[in-house]
Amino acid sequence: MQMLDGLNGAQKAAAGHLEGPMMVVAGAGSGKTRVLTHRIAHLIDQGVDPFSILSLTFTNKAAREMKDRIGRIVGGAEARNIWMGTFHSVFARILRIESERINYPSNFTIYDTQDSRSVIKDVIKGLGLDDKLYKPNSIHGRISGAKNNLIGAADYARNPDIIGEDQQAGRPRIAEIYAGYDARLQRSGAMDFDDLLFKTNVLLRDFPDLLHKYQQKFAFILVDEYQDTNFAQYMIIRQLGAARENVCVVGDDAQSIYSFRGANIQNILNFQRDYPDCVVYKLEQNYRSTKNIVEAANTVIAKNQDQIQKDVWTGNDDGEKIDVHRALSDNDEGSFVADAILTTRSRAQAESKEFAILYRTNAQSRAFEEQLRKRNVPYRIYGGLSFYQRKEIKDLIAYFRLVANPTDDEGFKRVVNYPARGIGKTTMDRMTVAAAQHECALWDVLRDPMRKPNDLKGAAWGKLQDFGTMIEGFATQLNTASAFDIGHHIAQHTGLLRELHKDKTPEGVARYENVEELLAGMKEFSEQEDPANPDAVRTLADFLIDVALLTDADQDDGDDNKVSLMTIHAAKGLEFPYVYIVGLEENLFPSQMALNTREELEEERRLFYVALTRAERKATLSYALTRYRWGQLMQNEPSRFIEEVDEQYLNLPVVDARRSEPFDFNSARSSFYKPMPSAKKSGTPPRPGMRKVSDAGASSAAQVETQGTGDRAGQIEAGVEVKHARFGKGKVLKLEGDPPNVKATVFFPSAGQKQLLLKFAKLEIL
DNA sequence: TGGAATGATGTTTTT
DNA sequence: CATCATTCCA
Repeated sequence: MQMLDGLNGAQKAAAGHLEGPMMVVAGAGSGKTRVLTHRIAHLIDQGVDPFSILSLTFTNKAAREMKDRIGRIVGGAEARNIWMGTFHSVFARILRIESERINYPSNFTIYDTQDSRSVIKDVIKGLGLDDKLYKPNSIHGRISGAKNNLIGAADYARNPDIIGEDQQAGRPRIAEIYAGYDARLQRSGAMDFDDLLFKTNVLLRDFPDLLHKYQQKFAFILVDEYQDTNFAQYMIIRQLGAARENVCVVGDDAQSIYSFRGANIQNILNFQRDYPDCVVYKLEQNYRSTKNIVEAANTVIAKNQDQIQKDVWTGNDDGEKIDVHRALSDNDEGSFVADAILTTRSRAQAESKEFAILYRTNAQSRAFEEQLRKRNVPYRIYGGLSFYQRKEIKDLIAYFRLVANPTDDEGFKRVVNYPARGIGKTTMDRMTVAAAQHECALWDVLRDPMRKPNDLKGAAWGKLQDFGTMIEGFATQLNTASAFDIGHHIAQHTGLLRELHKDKTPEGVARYENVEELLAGMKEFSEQEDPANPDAVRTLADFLIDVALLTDADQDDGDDNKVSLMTIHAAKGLEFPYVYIVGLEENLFPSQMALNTREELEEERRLFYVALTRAERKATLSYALTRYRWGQLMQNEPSRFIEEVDEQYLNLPVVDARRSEPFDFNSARSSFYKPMPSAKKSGTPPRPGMRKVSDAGASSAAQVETQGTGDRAGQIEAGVEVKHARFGKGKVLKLEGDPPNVKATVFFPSAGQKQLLLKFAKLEIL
């Protein structure tokens, strides 16, 4: 049993489990990845064919790391053959093989969120609906939610509950948009992210021979981060696992943080119901963090109602208490953290890569970025706009997509006139109309003389034909050339490289270099072999599947010694010796959007739990009293989560947030800390975070001039003298409306009477 | 047709 | 404040 050496009792039992359903409930830092890797290694050691093991992870990076680790135990050749990846990437691959069953080309395009939104926008316009009411963003969310619950467009339209909800919301025609959107995707030979799961389910549901085939193929199934699977994913597992029941899921309900994406903790409970024989293993010993951190995290998560009882403990040292720091502003917070990293780095002889700064929203990264740069501390930001989202990269990839699948309308629109080749808006409008008329892709209009719009004149039509011929020319090498060869050829012959080269500004040069980097990545890709198909050339179409599902976190960080900046969501599964959890303010963390129900708040709390348990040696919490948001200065109260940590684990700030002026934690707290309504949204929830005028006193709060956000409307009232950037001094006559849409009528001697929305007008109180 | 200037609009988290 | 989209002008 050497495969199981070095594991503790519980880990060994779980990793040694051979056949039959099993579930591992694993506390943070308890070595669940170790269990997974050792179990797979053990299976292979016992003679299981790696090709018959399906292992699903949450990120590509996790898959890669796990493969590496298994490779180190059983050898790379074996490890390479495991079907290991994210749900999306594994099933995209399978969909490609089986695509003709559902009337898709095997080179179907995977639309990203932007593409989806753009299609939805078009459909809304096409139906003559108001995009103020039917906001593409939220419609997309609605459709995505439906797909994640395996509700197709037709089901959606005939589901009385859903239709009722939509009518209630005054948006009865979402079902039509959904249908139109799906039709457009089909026409373009495209799938969105959710389709990768949805269509896989269709495949397994409608084609018993396929279901049988994959049930036989995947004799062993393992799922990591099971608490974050949604219904569509749950059903795939259930279907594939039904024949042999060799299903192993690993997860921690306390770390479920993706319910906004349809993840459902219920899946853990369902699992036990579906497989009554399932053996449950609990991993409760934490090897990662100090006793202080583990116990602090425990006290916080204990406040959640929904949870599986667990007793996470550690044999590690007590370690240092958790520092809490109060900053005056977001920039101040940035310099505090940067300074603290500098100090710790020299005092504890730590390296930059041992530090992480974790925040709730990507937008918070800036202050830290600036301050770290100032101090020459190397850092890397994860998330935000990734490499693959940059314009120049997306442009080139759009060409690739079009070559692989010319009916990809979004790709077509993106590059038909870039670099400029005189195909303008009017021309494209006419093309679009023709495509809608014939219910076909733009490309089909282009290549079928019967569909040529009458109003397209010779010159414009000629240019379009040239474009089409060029794309077709590239396509001839699609299946023979390597991804790199054809990619390089395309970059050159479309004039894209030349276009970028013209720009000599630093940004322009960077763009050129980015494209070079993409091509270098393609070269590397082309040289690796595909385990499922070792002799085949790795084509552009192969590359596209990978690239569509790659995220920023997947870019290899090499052995870079840098401070990591990322959202807490992105930090899931990672660990760092020193962790700074920043922006711990009411309305930011917990997010303002998550204060409506107990369930939402509990998810925020789990998020905080995840953040805290990333830390190995030392955690630091910080919050800022003021922060720019939407370009406006906002005042904040410290997050309730700080208070939820038992005080014995904390080093409160030197200026004690709980005792001293100007900030009295307790009294501030009691004034706004309201019990949570347990369900249902209640119109506009009472706004927490408002400081009572009486305890503002003459101290810090007053010097932060209100910038006239609705939130601060309490201070602006009738009779007050104010100053406006453009109109100068004036006097408030009256206020009306509810926050955040308070409207003020103000008389300005210089400009007369004006009506201003406090949200927008920057009024300074005099 | 293309580019620059101006105005609306939006921030949670991600495959 | 930033990005995006639309509009306006050459």
